[in-house]
Amino acid sequence: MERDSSDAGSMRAAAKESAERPRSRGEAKAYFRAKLIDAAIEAIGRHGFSGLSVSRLVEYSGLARGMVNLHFHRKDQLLHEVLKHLADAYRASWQAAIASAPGAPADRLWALIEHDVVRKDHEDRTLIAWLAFRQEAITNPSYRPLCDTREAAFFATVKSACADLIKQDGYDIKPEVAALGITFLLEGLWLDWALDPERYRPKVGRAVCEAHLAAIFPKHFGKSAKRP
Amino acid sequence: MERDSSDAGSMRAAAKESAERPRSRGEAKAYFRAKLIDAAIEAIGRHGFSGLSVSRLVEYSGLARGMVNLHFHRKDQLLHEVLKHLADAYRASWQAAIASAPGAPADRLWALIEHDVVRKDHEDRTLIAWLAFRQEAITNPSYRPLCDTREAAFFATVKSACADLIKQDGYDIKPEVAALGITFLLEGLWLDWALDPERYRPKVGRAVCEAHLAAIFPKHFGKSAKRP
DNA sequence: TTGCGTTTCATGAATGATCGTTCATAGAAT
DNA sequence: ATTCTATGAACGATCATTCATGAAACGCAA
Repeated sequence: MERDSSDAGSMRAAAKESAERPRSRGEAKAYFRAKLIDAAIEAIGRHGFSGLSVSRLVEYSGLARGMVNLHFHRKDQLLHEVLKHLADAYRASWQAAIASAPGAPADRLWALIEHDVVRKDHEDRTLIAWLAFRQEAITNPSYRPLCDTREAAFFATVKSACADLIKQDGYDIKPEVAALGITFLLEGLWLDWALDPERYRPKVGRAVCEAHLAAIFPKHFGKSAKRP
Repeated sequence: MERDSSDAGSMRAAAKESAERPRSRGEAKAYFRAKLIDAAIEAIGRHGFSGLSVSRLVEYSGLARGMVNLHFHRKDQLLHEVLKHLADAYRASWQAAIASAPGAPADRLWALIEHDVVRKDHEDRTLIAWLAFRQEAITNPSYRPLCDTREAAFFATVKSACADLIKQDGYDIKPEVAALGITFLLEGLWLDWALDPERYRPKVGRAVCEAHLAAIFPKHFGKSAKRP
């Protein structure tokens, strides 16, 4: 039923044993919570959502068995905070990508896409865990608000950028439809990456998105309008 | 950790108790195997991949506990045959959709997309289970060949249709890229549907795909070329 | 066809492993 | 001295799987 328990434990433990455990009570709490959340992401990334057990958390975190319930009361709550952690990290990441782009809507849109395509600064396990939560949200709605395909903040940003472009050049498409298209495309891209990271080529991912944008918003992303 | 056990058992059992159990040995075998596979799809659709236990199979199938191991040796093998069942059903379904469309590549392509958008003849649980396997394939590669985003038969069909269109009208896009775009789009569409079936509107899904195609292959799917 | 020995199937109680959680205890920070 | 933290053995529940038992379908002789 379950393959690949392998090395894991000791290896990861050694790799993460860098920072010394804080001595003061307040800092220790944050330190341990973070360590458990990291361990959870690692475990989900390696073994899937169903492969996350308390024993695995112990294995990957190097902490004692009771820590999960001490710091999160129940495993269920740890999971919700893991998701929150992932959602926050992802939001901060794409918002930073947008912020560093020039103000034009086309540039913002492209920055968003480039951010998702190259996945720089993102650990692999993170996206896999993120996708695992998204899948779990199908049968456990309590996860939905944070990892919906149409999660409010992200979708609103894409949609408003699309609306700006449409208003600028009178494209014949509704902002909602344009935004959904882009979102779905990125969704498929992630999944494709996760299923086989070796196979994935940022260049191809970028080409797919570029083709889509160039086709939908030719005046902004077409051959004439050169991209950085 | 786990919500919604509710009615399920009795209700489903009553609903499925239509066909009488065959008396001959050969037919009985097929009958029970099918019943277990159905129960597995139902269970995964309701509770997710991790929610599929032998107890759940017993609950949904109404069969005895030993049946899983009698007919499939191990739960693991049942799962692989469930996936095979889903893959076969999906392939048969989209191939039928293509077969009933006129021979032109644009028509074949649209038939494929319309098929995925409206999801007629597809039970909800089926797609959810299918997505669950796809997610599971990320951490369990043995599932990958059958439910890859770029599964050979499907992707090749899309790609060749794209190649035909490109050759016909000299579009400036590679078949591979065009096919990936369409595939990713459908992938995102499915996930969006699964996350909230109530919210999903075939009309919107269709509009998203139509916009993409019209933009990429304007001569075939643009405003001038009317769709059925 | 009927009767009968053989073979195969269906059942569910029992098993050991693992699940998430609890809690008495020892230790450290305040 | 007091309060909070960390530990891991122990617990009951549930997991997948096994297997002794009884029933049913089968092949064949009469």
